[in-house]
Amino acid sequence: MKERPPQTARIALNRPLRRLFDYLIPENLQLEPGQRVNIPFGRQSATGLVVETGVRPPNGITLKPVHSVYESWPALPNETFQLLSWASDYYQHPLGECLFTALPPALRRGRPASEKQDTWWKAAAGPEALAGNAHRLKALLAWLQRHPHGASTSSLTAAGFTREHIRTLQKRELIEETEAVSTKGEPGTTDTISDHPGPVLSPAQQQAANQIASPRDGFSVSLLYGITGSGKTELYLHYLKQQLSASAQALVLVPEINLTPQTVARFQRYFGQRIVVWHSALNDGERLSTWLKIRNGEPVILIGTRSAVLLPFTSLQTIIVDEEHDSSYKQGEGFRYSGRDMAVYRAHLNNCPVILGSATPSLESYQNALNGKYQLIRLEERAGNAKPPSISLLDIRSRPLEGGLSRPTIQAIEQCLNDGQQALVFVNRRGFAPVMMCFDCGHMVECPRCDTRLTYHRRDRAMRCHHCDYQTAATEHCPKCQSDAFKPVGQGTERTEDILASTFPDTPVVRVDRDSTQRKGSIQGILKKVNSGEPCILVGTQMLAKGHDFPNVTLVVVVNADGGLFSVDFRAPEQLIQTLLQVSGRAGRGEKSGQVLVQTCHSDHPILKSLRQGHYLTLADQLLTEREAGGFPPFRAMAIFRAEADTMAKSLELLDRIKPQASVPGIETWGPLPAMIARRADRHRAQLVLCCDNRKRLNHVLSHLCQNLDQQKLPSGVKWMIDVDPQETG
DNA sequence: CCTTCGTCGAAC
DNA sequence: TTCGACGAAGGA
Repeated sequence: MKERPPQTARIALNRPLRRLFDYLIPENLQLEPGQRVNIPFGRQSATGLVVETGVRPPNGITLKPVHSVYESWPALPNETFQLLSWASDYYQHPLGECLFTALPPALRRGRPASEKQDTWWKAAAGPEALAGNAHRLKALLAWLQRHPHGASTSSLTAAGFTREHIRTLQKRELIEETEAVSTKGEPGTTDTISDHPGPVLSPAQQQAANQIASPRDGFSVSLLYGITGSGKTELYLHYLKQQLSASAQALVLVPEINLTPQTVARFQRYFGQRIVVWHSALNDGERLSTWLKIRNGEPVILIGTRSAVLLPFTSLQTIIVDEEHDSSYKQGEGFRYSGRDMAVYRAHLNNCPVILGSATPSLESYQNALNGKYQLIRLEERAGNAKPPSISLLDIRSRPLEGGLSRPTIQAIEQCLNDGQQALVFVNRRGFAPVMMCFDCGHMVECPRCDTRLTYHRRDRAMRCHHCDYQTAATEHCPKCQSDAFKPVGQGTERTEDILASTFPDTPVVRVDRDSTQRKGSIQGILKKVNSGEPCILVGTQMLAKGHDFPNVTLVVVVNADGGLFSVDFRAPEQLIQTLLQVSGRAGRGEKSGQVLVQTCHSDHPILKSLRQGHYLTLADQLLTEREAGGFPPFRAMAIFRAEADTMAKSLELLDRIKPQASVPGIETWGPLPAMIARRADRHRAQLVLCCDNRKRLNHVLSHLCQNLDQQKLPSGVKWMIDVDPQETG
């Protein structure tokens, strides 16, 4: 008998290494790509993912054998594996780290791919069995007495009891384990598929719905341009109701901020338990459980943020990307992928349709629609009786301002409140004021670790850096010269809230930003209050502009629109228009028509002038012309080489070294230049921008650069990273 | 002379 | 990334 050559496997690890490691497969194991294995690595053992089998290992290395295999099935099914391999190459990020981002934390750490079972408890005695003031323990026993079938550990902890409470009672034999009461139906069936019929569409919506491709027709990209208030969500619901097979999976991507209980409830009304969510607030157990559902092919409709596109779907039939222009789809660090772009590639791999929806489509997607790669579907009528809001510019150059608000603005708010309606005031910065300045010595309080000013948070009497975690107590006097002419400069949400509260003492003023929603735990209460319909004023940041429905808001005020007008970032005009139109879209969603007041010092600026017409695609056409003239995306591919070190000289030096290697025909380089915020958390950052007509060529050059850099040794403390299709050029 | 801290290179 | 090896700096 001939001896077979030893079987080998190439394995990826969750390490920032642009290389894989080869292992021997023991006789009794069968391995295929995507499988999760335990391997010896250096002195430790690690979790790895099989990339390839039957490889010929490099010479001069003695292979170690794989320790064990976690599952007999691949943790990453073929299509998910391919998606991530593609992304690793496209975004120039190490394959191992890419693959591992598709595993829930528990599986990354080598835990078993099964849910921890929840222990069930029943009372063995009543609360009277406990003496004295053991209130919580008594309450727990009382709770269990009210649940004669018992309750699970997780339901008890959710009710505010701790594992310690449970353990104590178990030790005293006052509670005992019991059989779990299954709340689920038969395995394999989805519990309660709601038989709610789909939503009733308006003629305009119906017409748009008719244009959306069916899953039966394979891969296609539909760009759904639906103005704010046109009812895109109803269209999605209708589409899923009509087109999604009972046994298939669907993915609905939403921006971070949009995954509110309202959104989910709306989907649940039509699809009941079939709706499953995925977002950053899930804990490890929830992540594992949802991941397993998807991996097992349960026919769920998953609503999730960016990373949901990496889940191991096995019977995905369609993808929807809502608010596809939203910049939160692009990951800003580490594996810098775009959830939207990966969704399109995933649909392609899967030969299924993807719908990109937005009232303000990204120029990338719009250009793809213009050149025929995507199908453009227009929905330019507001649902119900709602009319589009009227936008007016208010030049504040020579007007006195009170807390950033002009006289006419205050009058408009007053009028709105007198009419019994609600107003929304949009301010682009949180905190009280973005700068504290001394009017005697000119000193401005800066972050000691970044090249930024500290933001004054009056509520917390704190000075905070919005770019690192630095914070100090606020002072009354100038920290440099002790003068008391030390004053806030500029507008933040807190300050606007204050001025409105004192101007309109009888009207509730509600602030919505990261600070206020974090503290109150949830935006829920705020929305409830606002949706009750009584007159009130909402003050807030971007958060307000994203997706929430405020049917009683008829006036929207933009306190200052000028931030994005003269920015060096080539995306700034696009983002300005998108934000302004999105926030404008909050006005007049109900019966009453809406009004938008934009305060600006540049009312003659062409962007703002054309904004008044309010037609996004016309504006997008103009912006595309500018992008083409400047050689910017989407007309050329762009990537940024970023470097950071303990000195700027080191960062610039590294990029200077890279530049000649990148300067090949067809590639244009800009820089190296210090980043917009040159120092952040004591790291000095610089960047080199690469542009190329040909995406493939750019990708090849980047690959070569990476390979070279991996071999060279760099001065200590210098780090480099690549950002493909950067969202922020600063 | 020994401990501590930082830097460097390997990991299959 | 994570670990150990190695060498310089610092203490009693």
